[in-house]
Amino acid sequence: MPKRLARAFFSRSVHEVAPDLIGATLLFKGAGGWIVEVEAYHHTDPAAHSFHGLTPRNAVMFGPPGYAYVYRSYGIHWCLNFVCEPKGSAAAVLIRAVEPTVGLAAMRRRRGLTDERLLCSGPGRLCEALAITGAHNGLALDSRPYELFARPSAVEVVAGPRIGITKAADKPWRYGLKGSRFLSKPFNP
DNA sequence: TGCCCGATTAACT
DNA sequence: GTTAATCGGGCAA
Repeated sequence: MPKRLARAFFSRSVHEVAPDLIGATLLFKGAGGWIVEVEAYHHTDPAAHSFHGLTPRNAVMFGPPGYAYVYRSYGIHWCLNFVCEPKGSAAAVLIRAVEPTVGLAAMRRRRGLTDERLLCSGPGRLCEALAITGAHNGLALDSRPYELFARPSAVEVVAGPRIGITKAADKPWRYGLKGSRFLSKPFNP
C-alpha cells in the first residue's frame, strides 16, 4: 500500500511539490485516481490569485500548507489546489487532471459521460467528477474526505507553459506524466 | 458603482 | 475557430 502524504510533504517550494505530485493518488470520498497534470502558482507570480494580496476568496492560500484551496472559475466550475510552502507564501498547486482508477461508476454518473479519458482531464472536469465544491475549501488534505498517497515508484515528468493564463504565460510551471492519455492537453515536445 | 477580465468547458459553425 | 454560461476581483471614476 502506498504511503499517505504527510503534511510536511507540502511544506516545500511549490516547484518541488508540483512535479512530486505527478503519479500520486488523489481520492475524494472514495473516488479518484492518479494525478497526471498540475500547475504551480506563487504569490510573486502575476498569474496567481494571491498576487494582489489577501481576499476572502484566496484566504486559504495565505494559511498553512497541506490544505485545499477550492475556487469558482468563470462563475461555473470549481478548481482544486493544494496549498504549499510555509504559511504566508501564498503558493499552491492547481490539480489539472487525474487518471481515474477508483469509483468509476460514481464519476461517470456525475459527469454524464462514459468515456474514461474525459472524466477528470481538466480542473473543472476533475471537480465535477469527484463532487468537490466550495464547501470543501479550507479542509486539511491529510484527512477525509481527502486522501492522498505518494506514488509507488519514480515516474517520467515533463514540464511546459501553463494553460489558460495571459500573465507570466512563458513560465514552464505546468507538470505532467509523460505520454499520459489523461492530460487536459498534450505537452509539446 | 460600473466595467472588464479570468488558473473553463461544451456546444456550436 | 467561436461563443455562451456566469460571478468575484481589480481597477478606474
